[in-house]
Amino acid sequence: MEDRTKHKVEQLLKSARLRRTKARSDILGALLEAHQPLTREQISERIGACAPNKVTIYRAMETFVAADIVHKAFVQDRTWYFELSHHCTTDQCHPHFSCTSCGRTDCLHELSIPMTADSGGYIIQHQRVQLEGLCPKCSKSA
Amino acid sequence: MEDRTKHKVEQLLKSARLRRTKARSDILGALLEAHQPLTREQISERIGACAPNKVTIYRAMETFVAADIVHKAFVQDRTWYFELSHHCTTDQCHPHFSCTSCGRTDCLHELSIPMTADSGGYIIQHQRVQLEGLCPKCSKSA
DNA sequence: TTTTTTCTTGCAACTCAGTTGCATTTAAGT
DNA sequence: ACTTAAATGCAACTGAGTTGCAAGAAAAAA
Ligand SMILES: [Zn+2]
Ligand SMILES: [Zn+2]
Ligand SMILES: [Zn+2]
Ligand SMILES: [Zn+2]
Repeated sequence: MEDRTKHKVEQLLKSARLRRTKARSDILGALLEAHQPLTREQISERIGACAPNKVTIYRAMETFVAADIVHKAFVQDRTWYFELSHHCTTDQCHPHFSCTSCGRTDCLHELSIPMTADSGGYIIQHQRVQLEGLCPKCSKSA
Repeated sequence: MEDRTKHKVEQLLKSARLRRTKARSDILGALLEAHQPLTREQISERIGACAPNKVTIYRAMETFVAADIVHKAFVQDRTWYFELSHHCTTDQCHPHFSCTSCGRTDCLHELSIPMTADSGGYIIQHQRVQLEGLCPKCSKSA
């Protein structure tokens, strides 16, 4: 893990008032350096041989989500993808696009969806937008 | 199952060129009369004692989704909710709102989300919008 | 620093929605 | 009625995520 990453991780944990442990640092480090949403298993793989137990990772994610430093971004094949929430506000997250051809999923940070459903009395606290179709690469080669 | 429902079910299967079987009719009937997304288990409950095997229901849903007469609306607690797709076009579906207080999920048929992501070369074939927050009832009593 | 308290971790066993293989039944075309 | 391709039921399986509990590690107190 790079020094810059290490520093950011420390800051994240400190500002969230969470205990600094090796497991949590490694997990946040993996997410920081990935620059994309990861499954629990992908987190393990990125940390490598000394990765924490899967239960520990799931419980860490739960803690991080409660502290609002991690989002459950989307579900694919019954498994959750997690990502750092530093690119979203609490209620306004970015859409995720999954390519039906090559299978990869991109974060569309630049695309924002206007949310105005309070008309009917609904109070939106969080939005999750999942888009499916062809990514730029696959739509060109088609 | 009401006569009207029976008739609609027959039409749905015929227009999709699918074999008319008791299992499929019962499943579509349940979805038609529910007027809301249902899980596999809820479908079984609504059909009752003589409901088809759960495997049959899952396989029927797969067939219906391929034939585009049913949508996988959203996931909640790792289980899929299915609904008839007669209120959506293929690429433009309606958002679903889950109340974090009372737990119920509503279809927001009237709310449409403008989708203009093709800017970056993405071709959107389907959208799934999940909203979370307080429903009208819960936001009033809060 | 040492002690005490509180939170975190690992392990094993479990849960449960959804899937797979295969034998049997049923719808539809002849 | 006969044939064929598709649909169904059952049992066994899969795999992401959870739970209980004992052991270990941070932070707080002494
Ligand atoms: Zn692609
Ligand atoms: Zn993202
Ligand atoms: Zn509510
Ligand atoms: Zn709906």
